[in-house]
Amino acid sequence: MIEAEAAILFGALANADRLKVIRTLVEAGPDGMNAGEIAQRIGASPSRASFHLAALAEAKLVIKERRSRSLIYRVNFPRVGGLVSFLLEDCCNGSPSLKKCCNL
Amino acid sequence: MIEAEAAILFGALANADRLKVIRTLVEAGPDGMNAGEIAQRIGASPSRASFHLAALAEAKLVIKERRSRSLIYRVNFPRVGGLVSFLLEDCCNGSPSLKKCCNL
DNA sequence: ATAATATTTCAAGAATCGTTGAAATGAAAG
DNA sequence: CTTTCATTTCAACGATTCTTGAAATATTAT
Repeated sequence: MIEAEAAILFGALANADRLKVIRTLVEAGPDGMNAGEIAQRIGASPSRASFHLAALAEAKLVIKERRSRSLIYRVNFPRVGGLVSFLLEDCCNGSPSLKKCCNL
Repeated sequence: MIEAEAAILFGALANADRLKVIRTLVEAGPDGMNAGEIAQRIGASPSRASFHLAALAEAKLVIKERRSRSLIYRVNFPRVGGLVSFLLEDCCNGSPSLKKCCNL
């Protein structure tokens, strides 16, 4: 991943509501969760949740799929993992000092 | 680390120039590098580099110290590591799926 | 076709961020 | 104490992001 792309992904994570969405979707597991329930869980209005979900989907950090009337969202683990790898390996050169700091 | 703080740190990384700074400082190692040389390495004007360095220092992702006329900067590995841990453990619940995606 | 449900889109305004070049600050040398 | 060097600060502007509530869209059921 190149810096410009990583910067966009970090920007997508630079919001507490969106981090709550990620956490909520990780807990929801592979079945995902629909937009309305996500909004309730993170304590946001439908339109605010939709705005944040769109930002995460645009960054491909979550995947969106329609199931009947609902739109369900799931975490895109390879994408999140790619960002972690960028930070650890590309940006920080695989630094052992850094890895020790996150117990890796 | 709480979500609000992590969001601020992700925001500090949400810029290609600032990611270049981090990479440059990791390569520079424990001795750090002064502001002028950082500016040259990342191809930014002194004032732009100063702006980005201030953002990183404000987030405590880098540490600033005066050495004679120069201000030298170093990466704050525990802080960067804390953010990686937040993402892997707190936000993503230590998900094994995610860890596989970044070869951990 | 009409109604009900789930979600997104839109407009408007506030807030924050990024860039530029000029001026100001801090530290050291002559 | 004046000059020089290194860096930051500032003002101004444009660009982007966030929030709110109302309106629009898509899907399903009657």
